[in-house]
Formats: sequence, structure tokens, C-alpha cells
Amino acid sequence: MSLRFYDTRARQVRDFVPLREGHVSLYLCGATVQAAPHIGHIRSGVNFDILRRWLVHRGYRVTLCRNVTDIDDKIINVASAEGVPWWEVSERNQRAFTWAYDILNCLPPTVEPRATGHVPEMIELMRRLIERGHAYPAADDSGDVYFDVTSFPDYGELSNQRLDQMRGAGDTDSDRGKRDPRDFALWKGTRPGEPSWETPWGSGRPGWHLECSAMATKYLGPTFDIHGGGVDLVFPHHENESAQSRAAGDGFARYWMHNGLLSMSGEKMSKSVGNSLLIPEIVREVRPVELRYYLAQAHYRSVIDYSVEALREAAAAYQRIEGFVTRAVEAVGDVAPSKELPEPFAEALDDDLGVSQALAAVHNHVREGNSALAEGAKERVAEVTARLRGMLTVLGLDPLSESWADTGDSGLRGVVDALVTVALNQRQAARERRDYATADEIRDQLLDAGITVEDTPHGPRWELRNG
RNA sequence: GGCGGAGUGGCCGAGUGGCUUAGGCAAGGGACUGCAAAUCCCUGUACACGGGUUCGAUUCCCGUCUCCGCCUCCA
Repeated sequence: MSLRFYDTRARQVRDFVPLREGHVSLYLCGATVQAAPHIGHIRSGVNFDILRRWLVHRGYRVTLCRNVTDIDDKIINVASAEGVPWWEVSERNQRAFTWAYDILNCLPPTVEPRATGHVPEMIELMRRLIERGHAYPAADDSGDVYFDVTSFPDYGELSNQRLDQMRGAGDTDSDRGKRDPRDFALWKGTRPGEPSWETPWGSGRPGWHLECSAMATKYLGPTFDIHGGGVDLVFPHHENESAQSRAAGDGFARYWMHNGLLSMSGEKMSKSVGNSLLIPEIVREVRPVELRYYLAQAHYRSVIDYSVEALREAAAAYQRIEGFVTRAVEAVGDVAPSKELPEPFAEALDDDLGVSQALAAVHNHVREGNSALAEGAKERVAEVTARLRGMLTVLGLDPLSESWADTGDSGLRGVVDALVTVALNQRQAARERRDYATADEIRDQLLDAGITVEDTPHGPRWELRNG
């Protein structure tokens, strides 16, 4: 079967055929850097990172453009409240996003353009829209420029909304100079004390949607393959992007993919609601790789209702995988990830990125591998491990990936190993003379120090306790 | 008012017109072990409710209830 994805516009699963053979152009709505990232932002990052990795595995060259919107009302408000320049706020938050993507092992985008670096492209797009009669400068000389939604018959097709059923956009303070309340701002005229850029229609700053159209087109071309983001962006953001670009004569996105939201106690997590869950807090509960597993395990279009209990369960499930890989490598030495992946796994991902089912294949391999390990069937262990690592690499969850390597313990591991070995030798001696009280006491002391001991047919092995 | 999604066993979470009705976590039993741990094997409890279609529905259709998202900033 071929690769296929659920397309929001078509409202069904469609076979995926890229515009150019062997190449996929992917635009992802990244952050509006008005605050530090919460777990919901990162879910989107993880979901689309897996999409990207899968496309690469399927042999495509992927150009991923993930924007940063570094100017908007909230950024200005935060800056004003803190008494710092707007760009200090966006820089700080962009760094926080980059850090979060990195520790979650999301591969960096091919290009990460910022809105304020693309004002000329936005002006050009507005010029085209005005020339074609789809946009107009506000009648009150405020400097606002609006998109005329009634001029574009397809308006509403992405989100399946009818213009006559819509409420007003209300995306400016006063809707000054709008012809129709549903028109949306391409450009917002200057207000005192706010940053602004010059345009032929007066000075001002970008509206919310224009930057994505301008940047997607600049880096991916007038028509590109996939546009992604959270479902909450479908309307108005993506609807407006699509309207702008297509009214200007561009083909724009051919497939629209949207990830489901993350909720807390059944309520949407949102910055404005104030119940956000920040990444630094979560990685105190579980390790980043376990957080990634948690976010990846549910289908990307489903809602995840966040709970610490579910997060811990996911961590336990991941540790089972990790435990096998660790023991396998101890038994048979390093095994490179296989490029050839089991059919059930590949089938699952081909079908609208069925990560949940793909993980079933992963766990089946873990079980098979554990059995092989118990039987001492080294060749089979190596085979299973290679395939397992191949699958995990595609999911960005390979325990042996350097991305997860602890830093800052240079050389210490060897020292600890030597010390633990001393203790374990004493424990073995105690066991041999059947002094189990002493043996167990040594084991307990190691556990208190964060070291778990397991007895195997080949002698004891130790690990640092997770979490 | 309009558009859309969802209700699965103790929990998380896939999926399907009947076939072995994923997978994980937790629980119980067994194997292994000095005891543990890890691992393997086995076990139970499902498809919100009411109708309909069908030889057969958790899966399709209709209705009801409940929850959530979007139409306002949002991943």
C-alpha cells in the first residue's frame, strides 16, 4: 500500500503523491514566540518530526520550513510589561523552543525563517492582492490593510465554514476602516510606541497570517506539498493563509495535516487559560526520551489528556524497550540499526502515521528479543536488535542515539563501574558462603545510591536507576 | 446558531462487519531465582445508551445522552 495521510481540506485520507518526484516540501507552523513552550507545542513538534523522519525513510528528500513568528500583540504586551524591547522577548522564547525541540530529539528544520526578516516579501504579497482586488488599505488611513473575504469565493473551504454563518473576525482593536467585519488584517497600522515597518500604504507591522504565506512561498515555492500545525490553527490562521495565497494566484499547500490538541483534565491547555505545563517541569518527572514516547504513542490526530500517571506509564513502557536494547548490546556488542523495517511497522506508518500500531510491532520485537536473549541465541538477538533500532530510529526513540547521551559524566562512568564492581564482588563472596543477609544489605545500599542490581546467568549487572 | 472530533476492559491507547477481537501499564497464577530484580508463559474484566440494517455490529445507519475543539489569542 502507498503512503497516505488524512487531509484536513478533503476531510479524508488521501494517497500522498508529492509535487516533485522524490522530494517533499513541508511547511510547519512553528511558534509565535510570546512565551516558553508547553507540552502541547512540543507534541506538535514530535508528531511532525516523526512524519519527517518517515518521509526520509521512504526515500524522499524533505525540505522542512518551520517558521518563527516573532512579532505579535502578545509579544509587544509582554515586552511592554517587562520594560524591555520586543525582540528581547521573542529571542528569549525562541531559544526556549529550540532547547525544547533539541532535548526531545526533533531534528532541526531545513530553514527556520522569522516573520520580521520577511517584510519585503509580505509587502509584495499585499501588492499582488490589492492589484487583483482581493485586499484594500483601510479607508481611514490607519495604515491597516485588509483581505476582502467576499472577493474570494473559496473562502472557508479549508475549515468547511460558510461565510454567511461566520462571526466577525475582530482582529483589530476597533475594526477601523474594514469593509466587512469578517475581513482580516494583512497588515496593522502603527500605534504609538509599537515597532513598525514602512510600506506603500503607511507604516505598521504584520498581521498574524501574512508571514506564513510569504515565507512558505519564499522557501518552498508557490505550490508545495504539506502544510502542518495544530488543529486549533485550521481557522482562522490556515484558512486565511490559504485564502491570501490562492487569491494571489499561488497554489499553496496540497495537503493539510493537523495534530490533535493536548488537554489537562479534559480542558484545552492554553497559554491564555494559564494552566500551561512547561517542558522544564515535565522533564523533572520523566526523562526527555520518555516524554517523547508519551507524546508519540497516541495517534497524532487524537486528543491527549495529560496526566502524570499516564506519563509515568509511558516511561515504564519505554524502559522495557530500553532495557532490552541495553542487555542485547551487552550480550552481542553494538548492532547498527537496520534500514529494512518489518512490514507491520511500515504499513502502520504508511497509513496516516499509525504510530500506536507501529509501537505494537516494536513491543513484539522486544518480546522476541528477550526470549532470544534468554536462550542465548546471539544471532537472533543481533537480528532483532538491528530491526528494533531501525524502527526506533524512525520514531526518534532509539535508546542508543547520541541525542539521549548524558553529558558531563566524562570518565565518571568508569569510576562508578569500578566502585560498584568492588561492592558486587563482596556481595558475590557473601552469596557464595550463603551469607544472604550481608549480600542483600550490599544490594540495598547500592539501591539507596541509585544503582539497581540484577543477577543473571552470567553474573550480576548493574544500572543507574531511571528517574 | 454554524463546523468538526470523541465516548473501548482497573488505567493509557489502537483497530475492525465474523478470523488469534493490537500494544503497553497495573492485577492474579506459573517458570526462573537463596530472595529479589529482569525476563518468559498463562489469566480475567470491553467497546456510552436506545433503535435499525444484517445470517452476524464494538465496527454501518438513525436517534438520545455526555465530553471536547474551532468560529476570539492559541500547537
